[in-house]
This record gives sequence, structure tokens and C-alpha cells, in this order.
Amino acid sequence: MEKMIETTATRMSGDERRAQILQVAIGLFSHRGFSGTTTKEIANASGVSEAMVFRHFATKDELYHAILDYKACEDGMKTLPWEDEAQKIAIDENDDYKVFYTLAVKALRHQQNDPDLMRLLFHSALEGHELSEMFFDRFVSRMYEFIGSYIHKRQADGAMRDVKPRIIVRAFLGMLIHHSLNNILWDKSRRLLDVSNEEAAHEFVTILLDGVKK
Amino acid sequence: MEKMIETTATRMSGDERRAQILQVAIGLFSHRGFSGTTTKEIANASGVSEAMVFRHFATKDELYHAILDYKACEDGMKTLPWEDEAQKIAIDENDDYKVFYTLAVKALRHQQNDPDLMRLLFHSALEGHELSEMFFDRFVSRMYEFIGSYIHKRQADGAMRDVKPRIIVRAFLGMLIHHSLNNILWDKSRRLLDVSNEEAAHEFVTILLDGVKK
DNA sequence: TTAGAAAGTAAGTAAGTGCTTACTTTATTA
DNA sequence: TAATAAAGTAAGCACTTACTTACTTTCTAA
Repeated sequence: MEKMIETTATRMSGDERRAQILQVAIGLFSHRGFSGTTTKEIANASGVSEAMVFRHFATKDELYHAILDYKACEDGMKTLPWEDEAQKIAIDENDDYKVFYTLAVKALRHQQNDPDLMRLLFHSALEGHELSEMFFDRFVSRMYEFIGSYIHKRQADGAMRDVKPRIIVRAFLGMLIHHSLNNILWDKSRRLLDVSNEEAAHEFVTILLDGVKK
Repeated sequence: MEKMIETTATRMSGDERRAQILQVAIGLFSHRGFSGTTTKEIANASGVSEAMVFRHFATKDELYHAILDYKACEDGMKTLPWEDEAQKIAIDENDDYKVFYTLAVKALRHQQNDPDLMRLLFHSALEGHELSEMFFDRFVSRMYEFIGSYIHKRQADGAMRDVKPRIIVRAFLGMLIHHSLNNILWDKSRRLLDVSNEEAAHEFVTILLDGVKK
């Protein structure tokens, strides 16, 4: 004879719950790291018992892998620059500013919208986890290839100085990644430097291009 | 009536042992992180029982603090650029290349010689440990002040474009830190980019200075 | 030479840890 | 509407964790 006063305590479907646990775990792992997060914390934050966590993910390690796969495959690489049409056009037109600015703004926005990915990536890099290598092979090294070969072409055109292309790539990615890292980790309140993604991208690209032009 | 066949198993003095445990712990913490390292591992790697670790450091947390203090105070800031005489002279002479190149080479060398410091710094930043803030206040923000004010001066001289000085600082430090980070974390075998500290410093500085000159 | 201090250990403890088991509750459908 | 499958739990298991205790060994100096 109880009244249904519950606050929509409907139980979730298996897939829903799995996805929810995954999301909760992403938040926790990305802030506390793998060994700094307990399965109990994950369960509590998901509003279920630990047994449910282990129903969906056989081991804690499997959960971590699922996260890495999800983040690195589905999320982080949604818009690969070498599959971007606008990018290709800019490249064909030899529009240096457009090529680099588009890349920069996209990267900065992406990292701002999803700081967990960067945190996760750094945690796994420090711990020597295999995601690190996977991400490196699938994304970073292709990025070097992609930007590097564009720079090489522009050097052949006589539009850029003869510097090892990959040094230029490193300088460019360094500015972007370090800027995002600052915003996420050390300078959340923007005391040190407070600029929009667009302004940052513009200035970084201008410095880089003026710095390598012939 | 035993013979003294021991391989110089002389016991250490308190101070020696303390220092040794500290060093061992630095190596472990910097690779596995705080919660990823157990006190037993530290004891074993130091060749003593766990009780000895706790004789020298009341808690695991105290040990971590001691490391951070040691690393951040004694080690990492041995040569602060604003206390460097050669640096001051270069600044007075408005020798942009010398100012930035000296800084860059020193930073790259330091990080190469002591990768543990950077690892530790990143671990603590990700975990939100207080060292992060301390290091930020004592070192990073002063660095922005120092380089930023030099850039400001050079802008007033009409030698550099009018860009927010701190954006230039961020671009510069970004190149350096990201390069070291790559060498330490992802590209240990230098597959992606293999350059000496001097070459890297030279190219980064050249890009930066050409990128901001008037 | 011997008392005492300091370096050291073996063997705990209580509170977690990842993970399992045996069971109950809710939703679906034949 | 009853059978069944799926979502869920409480309680515990074997083991690890940070940290302690009660004790032994070695060095030093009066």
C-alpha cells in the first residue's frame, strides 16, 4: 500500500548503467589516477554497489582499458585534421595562416571542452600505461607526419626557412599543449594569463609563421 | 667465531640512511606516483625494513613532503635566472638572443639531467598536491614576471611587436617544457625528433625572436 | 669494558583493497 | 499472470596497506 514517492528511482538498463559507470570512472581516474581511485568510490559515485561495477567490467584494469579505448578512439579523434575537408583546401591553397590557425583553435577548444582527456593521457604517460603508446602511434606521430610534410612542401616552395620540419612541429604543438595544460592544471583562475582560444591561437600562429618565414 | 665475510654490510648513520631512503623514494614516486608506491617497496629498495622508513619519516605523506621540499627548494631552483650574473649582463645589453638562448639551454639541460623532477611535478599537479601551487608561486609565476618584464622593456624600445608579453612567455616556455616532456615521456628513443639541447634551444629561440621582432 | 644510544628487525594490527558469492527486487514477455 | 531474465544488493573473502610494538644488534665514548 506504499505510495510511489520515489524520486524517479527507476533502474537503468545494462547499457545505460555501463555507460554511466564509465563516465563516472573517467572523472575519477582523470583526477586521482588509476591507483588513486578505488572501485568502491566508483560504485558510490555511480549510485550502485561495487558488485555492479564488476558485473560490467570484470576487473578494474578492464574498466581502465574501456575508458582509454573510449576516450582515445571515439572521443579524442573525432576530427582528425588529415580527414578535414576545410583543412585540405587550406593546404592546397598554401594558406599557411589558415592551416595553422584552424588546427590551433580546434585543438585548444577540444582540450578546453574535455580536460579529462588530457589528464588521463598524462596520468597514463607518467604511469607508463600502454594507452600512452597507442595514442602516440595513432595520433601524435601522425600529427608530426601531417604538419611536418606540409612544412616540408612550403620549404620547397621557398616560403619557409630550412629548419628541420619536426622542430617547427614541436614548437607549434608545444605552445598549444602547454597552454592547455596551464589552463587545466596550474592556472585555472587565469591569474597568469587570460586569453581566449582565438586570441591565443592567433598569436601563437603569428609568432610561429613569422618565426619560420623566409 | 664467525668470519667477517660480509660484503661491507656496515650500517649507515641516521642521516645517511634518511638521505638514501629519500633518494629511493624520489625514484619510485616519480615513476609510480604517490598512491602507486607502497612503503614496503620503498623499504625493500632501500635495503631496510619498513619500520626504518617510519623511523625517519613519521608518515608516507611526510616522506612525500620531504621529497617535494628537497626537490623544489634545493634542487630545482639552484640556478634561478634572475639571480644569474651572466643573464643580468645580457639583459642590460639588450642581447635578446643571448637572454633567451641561455635560458633555454639551461632549462633543457636541467630537465634532461633530472627528469624525476618533472615527473614529480606533473604527478603532483595531476593529483592536486600542494607542491604544485608552491612550485607555481615560487618559480613559474616569477618566471613569467622575469621574462615578461624583459619583453615589455624591449617592446618599449621598439624592438619587439606589441603582443601581450605573457603570451610570448607562454609560447617560449611551451616549446621548452613540451620538448623536455616529449623526451622524458613519449619519445624516449627520439624516433620522432632527435636533436641536441643546443640545436633545439637555438631553433626555438630563433623562431620566437623572429616571430616577435618588429 | 661496559652502559647507553642509535640502527636495525620480525611480527604484528586495523583498516582498506579488488573481487566474489548467494541472495532479492524489478521488468519483460509468452 | 506466471516464468524468466536482468538489475540490483549485503556481506564477506583473501590479500595488501600504512603504520606499531617489542625486541635485537652494533657502534661509541667514559
